[in-house]
Amino acid sequence: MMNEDSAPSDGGLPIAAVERETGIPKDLLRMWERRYGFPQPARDAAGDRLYSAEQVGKLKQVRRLMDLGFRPGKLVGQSMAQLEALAQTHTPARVVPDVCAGLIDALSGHDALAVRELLRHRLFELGLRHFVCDFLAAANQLVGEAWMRGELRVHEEHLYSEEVKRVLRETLAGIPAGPQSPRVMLTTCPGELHLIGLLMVEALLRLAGCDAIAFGAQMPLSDIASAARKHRVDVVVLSFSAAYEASPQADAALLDSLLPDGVELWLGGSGCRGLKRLPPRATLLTLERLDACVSLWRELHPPAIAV
Amino acid sequence: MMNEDSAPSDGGLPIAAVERETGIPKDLLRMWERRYGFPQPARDAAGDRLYSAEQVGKLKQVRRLMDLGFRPGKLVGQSMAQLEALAQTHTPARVVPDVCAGLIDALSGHDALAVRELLRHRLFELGLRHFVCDFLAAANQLVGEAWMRGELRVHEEHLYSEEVKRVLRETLAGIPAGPQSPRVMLTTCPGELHLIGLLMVEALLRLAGCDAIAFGAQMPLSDIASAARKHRVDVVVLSFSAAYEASPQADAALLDSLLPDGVELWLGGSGCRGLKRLPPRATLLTLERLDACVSLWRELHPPAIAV
DNA sequence: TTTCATTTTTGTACAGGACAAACATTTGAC
DNA sequence: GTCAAATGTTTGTCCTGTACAAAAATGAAA
Repeated sequence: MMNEDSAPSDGGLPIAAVERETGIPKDLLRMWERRYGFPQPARDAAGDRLYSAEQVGKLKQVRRLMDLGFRPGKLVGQSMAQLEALAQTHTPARVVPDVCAGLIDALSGHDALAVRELLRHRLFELGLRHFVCDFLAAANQLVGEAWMRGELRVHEEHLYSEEVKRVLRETLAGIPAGPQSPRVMLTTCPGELHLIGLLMVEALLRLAGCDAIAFGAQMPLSDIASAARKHRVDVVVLSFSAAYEASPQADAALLDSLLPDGVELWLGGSGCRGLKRLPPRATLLTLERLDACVSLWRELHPPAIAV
Repeated sequence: MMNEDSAPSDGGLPIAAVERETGIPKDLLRMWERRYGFPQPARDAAGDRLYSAEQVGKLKQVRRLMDLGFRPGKLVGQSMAQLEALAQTHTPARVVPDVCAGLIDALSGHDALAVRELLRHRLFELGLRHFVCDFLAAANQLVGEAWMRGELRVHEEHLYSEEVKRVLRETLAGIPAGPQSPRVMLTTCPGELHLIGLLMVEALLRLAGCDAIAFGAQMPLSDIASAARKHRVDVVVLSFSAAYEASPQADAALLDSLLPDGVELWLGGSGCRGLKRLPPRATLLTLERLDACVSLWRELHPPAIAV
């Protein structure tokens, strides 16, 4: 165990380590070797596979491209350079916004304090709304892409999200949930662990004076429905990251049948870009559109005279 | 995927689901079946294994006992009742502390607000120190055990930790890092995602007036060392949960060689209970002992007159 | 265009054999 | 009697090769 982790300097990584590194199951690694001839790892004295760093790198690249929709059969045959070119082509060549300058550096320096200070500085400079809509939106994408490209490691991506959550939470603690309608409940579906998007929406809703109630992540759909009923919310906000495994579509459809009448469903996050055939009560949310959504809701639901 | 998770009502769980549920690798499940005759799952039309709920339950119980040091050969032959008796004997028969009353109920009700309010109420009632040392310590163990026993589901356990983190962070935001020595840096090793323990220690350190710097989770050891140097910390605190896969022992040994002279290493969390042969600079930390550790450090390091 | 059926690709499961690391036990020296 | 080395067992992981079903692509018909 020690050997495996601390001495990748030797011949190579055993198959279990490669599974952890790349997320590709052992069985599948062996299958690819037989079917495509790649990877073709060296063997140790006992005949066990030892994957070289290059092979692991290519495997990671292949997996990244598979996440983009490519099939393995088309990928494994290509050289690393070709794969990188492919990745280039299919990664929207975005200009790094000025606001994000220094972020990647701070992250790869593993300096939590520097990251936090950078975030706080931007927050102070831009104000909460622009911090969320301009800075964080760009930064999330930047970090996500860097991670996909293999330029950031897990713990660096983790550092980013931890610090963003920390700063957002600290800030939110200072803005109490407003008394105004609509009353909004925020959560994610089971399997969806990413909370940043949710916190961003929460911040904007608070700024708009809404009565935003943040539930944690991963609520079973039936519980979302019952909580919506119990807390008499007007809107349920769900966030789906790009990494969400299940189908936001299916979740929306199921929730549609579970939620009480009159409750709206707002779906946000990169995981539900381009969704179609949503139930009528569901709306796609973007950060830009959020204020408009709230205004629209208020127009359609004028405060009752009595009550 | 959907089927697998949402319809455990049918014949049983496939082997991959059992691996996830129990943490026992597929290969090992098949090996046990061959060697010990347990578990002997049913088969579906295609000949694939389908494990019954009872089998999965027994597997979980076996794994729990293995974590306590038993060997599988002695366990698999026994009946569930015998296993439970064994577990009883070797689980310090803890009474559910009064402070934790209602927590499990709130969690299984999936009511994030109720959980949060319960936590806040306890925090207010007990004060931060007792909240951390008495309530959270007990609650963590309670939740951990309930999860091991299969009484809580992933998202319920997740709800707990999210809410605890939220409350602790909100509270910590109100207590700035003290100016006093020692200057302490908090983090976890790569692979260790659990942050609650770290936040608890951070809270106690802040109360003691220490200059506690919380880094996020998962710092590579070499980065810990360089950050310690850069920030001139006096003490590095590492937290290991019981779920930590690698060896805290090895981590400590490696860090020992990397850290600058004079920097102490405090190790805490259930993952390092009963560690032996630690390097001399390493100390085992418990919540109870923390204040004593700080005082001891201060005695041994009287503030310099100049500087 | 959309919808359905067919073929290809891809992932996961199986069996049974081998071996080495972890653990337990015995033996021998001090 | 205590410690340490040698021996024997138990246990986990990896190997080969095969089979099959779910998913994706393709092509035909509406």
